[in-house]
Amino acid sequence: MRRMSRSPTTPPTLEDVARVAGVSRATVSRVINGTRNVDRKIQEVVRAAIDQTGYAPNRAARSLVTKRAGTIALVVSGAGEPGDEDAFAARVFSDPFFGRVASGVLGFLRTRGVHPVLMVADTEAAREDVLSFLRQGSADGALLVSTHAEDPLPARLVEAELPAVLFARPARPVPISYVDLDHQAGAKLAADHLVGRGCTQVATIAGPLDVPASQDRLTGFRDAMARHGFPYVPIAEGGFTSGSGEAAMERLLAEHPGIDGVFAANDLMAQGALMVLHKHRRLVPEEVALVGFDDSSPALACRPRLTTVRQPVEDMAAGMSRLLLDHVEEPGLRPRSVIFEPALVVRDSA
Amino acid sequence: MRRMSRSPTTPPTLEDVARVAGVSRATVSRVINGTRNVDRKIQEVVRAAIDQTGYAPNRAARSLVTKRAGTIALVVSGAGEPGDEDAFAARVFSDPFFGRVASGVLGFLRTRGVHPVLMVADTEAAREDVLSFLRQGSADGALLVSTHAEDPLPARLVEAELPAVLFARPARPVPISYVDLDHQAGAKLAADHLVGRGCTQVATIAGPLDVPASQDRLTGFRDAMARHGFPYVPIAEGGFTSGSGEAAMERLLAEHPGIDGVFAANDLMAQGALMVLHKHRRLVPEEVALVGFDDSSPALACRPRLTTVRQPVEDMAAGMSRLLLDHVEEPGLRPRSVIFEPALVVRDSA
DNA sequence: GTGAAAGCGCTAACAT
DNA sequence: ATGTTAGCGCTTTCAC
Repeated sequence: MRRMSRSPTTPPTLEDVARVAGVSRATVSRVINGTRNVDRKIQEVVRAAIDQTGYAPNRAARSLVTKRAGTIALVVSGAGEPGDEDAFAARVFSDPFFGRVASGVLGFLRTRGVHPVLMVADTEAAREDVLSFLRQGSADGALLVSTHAEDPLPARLVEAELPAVLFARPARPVPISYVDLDHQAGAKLAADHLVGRGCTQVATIAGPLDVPASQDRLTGFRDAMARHGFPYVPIAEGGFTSGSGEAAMERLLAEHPGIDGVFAANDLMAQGALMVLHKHRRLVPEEVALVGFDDSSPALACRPRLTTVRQPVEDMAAGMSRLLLDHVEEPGLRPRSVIFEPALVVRDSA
Repeated sequence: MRRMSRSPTTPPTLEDVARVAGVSRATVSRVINGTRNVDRKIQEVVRAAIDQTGYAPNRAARSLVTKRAGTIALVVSGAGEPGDEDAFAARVFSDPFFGRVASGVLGFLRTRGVHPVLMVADTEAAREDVLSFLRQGSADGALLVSTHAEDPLPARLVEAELPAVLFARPARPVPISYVDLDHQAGAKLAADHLVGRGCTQVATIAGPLDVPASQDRLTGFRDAMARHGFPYVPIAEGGFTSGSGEAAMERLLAEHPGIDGVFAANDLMAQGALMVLHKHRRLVPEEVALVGFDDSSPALACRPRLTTVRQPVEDMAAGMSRLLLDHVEEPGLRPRSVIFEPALVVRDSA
């Protein structure tokens, strides 16, 4: 009987391939997984049979026995605004920073045949979903990019003994692996540059102060300025968005009209600040020098292009992924952290 | 013997729950899946047992029998630049447009307990990976956002009879479902608005002309302008990036210094155009009116804020997801298309 | 309404 | 070097 290539047929299984090749299932399994030695001749026969049948191993069946899903969860967690369930996702996915994280994660994972499942944990229900997704074995571990300090997810992950790695040091101490940047060093780079070009009235637009990264950038900046002989640095707090950067810059200008240098804790806020500066007819960098943080796409889209502190987000994301796969392979592994170094990228705004 | 709650233990299975509850596996399965009638009393006992054991159903085992993965692939396909494997991912993930797609997809999928696996198909190997991921049953179908015209993936998906839905009409006809926007209507909105405010020398910055959406926006714009009595519309082609928008605006200004209105085929290019206009000291909207397309985040971040044609990307992404789940549930379903309507959002740039 | 039992497709001992 | 076989944890007839 001729087998039609048109479908309603069930897909071929190992059994089918074995029959066609005239060997046992085990042998076929071996050539597919490259485990053990299999005779050259036989390997060829099996491969031919695989091509002929169009066989593709069933993942569920494989996972069932190997206890590996071959996927990990890429979780963005934060506080969803009650009422508008999707606002959080919308905001985070439109942030170029997250795009870089995703890109770095994918770039590394694709070399290991692992795939990321995108999840948003902005409500208690969503957090439960993440946890159960992992407990079900749907993913072998979680990569967590947390956007707010009180996030309970890291602790829950640890408690459930699920492999997980964070993008940044958690706000409250939790025995969990993470990658991070030396934010203080980055802020120092900005301070040195601003002072180096002669600024004497320098202010800063800080990120949300409940986030450790914001804290560190602020502390690092203040310390460095103090060492340069400037004990007082005016600050305005923003929320890492362009709009909040605008508002912060307005406040700064109103209270300290003589400002000649600004360090914004990320590029998005710097972008906002730039527009306000322009509106007030302050020439950048001639009258006010501006340094951003991150070196994300807005830094290049701005005019003048932003001088900024580069955060190697893609590398960090790749490192985070590698760390996670280590934890997946070796469940006992102790928490580990990897800190990356920032670099100053001098462009036109300072 | 006391069972320690500390782990190296294997996770509880249906069997364990059944034993604790004093019923059969089948019954536990029934209360979990809400299938069939199960006695009230027994339901309670079972639920208690589930809580007590901390049971979570194993997805691989379930998938093996239901033949459903409970995940779908969200694939971004395009041409990767040879040499820099990750550049494509970096570019697409930093595009706010993609963020909106992801957000819309997630928003819908979370209501159905389905999770998206993020994939990039920028090389032949990556395309094969997508195909085999689906054939393996790792995902039940694919959502495809294609960024270039010659993408072979849609046809391959159809050929393999894998459930798939595209974000936009494919460049060459393929019997596949998709959602799309009425781009021509959107372009007409822009033309009408520009003419309505008195512009008489209007040009357009088009998207890459091998992409159907770009073609449609251009055609729609020209047609509408022609109907308003303007048979000739200067055009400059861009690549949907801010930088390409700048370059296009420069060319337009050089060749047609008298321009008083511009329609950019997306907001990113409009943003670039705005900076060039500003550099050339052309007041927007007083001297040159500018209309963008998409209504994505740059539209609000610009100064002046962009008047633009809104594309309901999140709704479209949700619609695409719904369509896919339909196809997954009913394999025989014929290809279907859903076209969304654009709307003009008037802000400050025109 | 509930239980018993037969697989789903695969890998990994264990035999040979 | 290859084959045999016993499950992995679940859903789903089929009896009762």
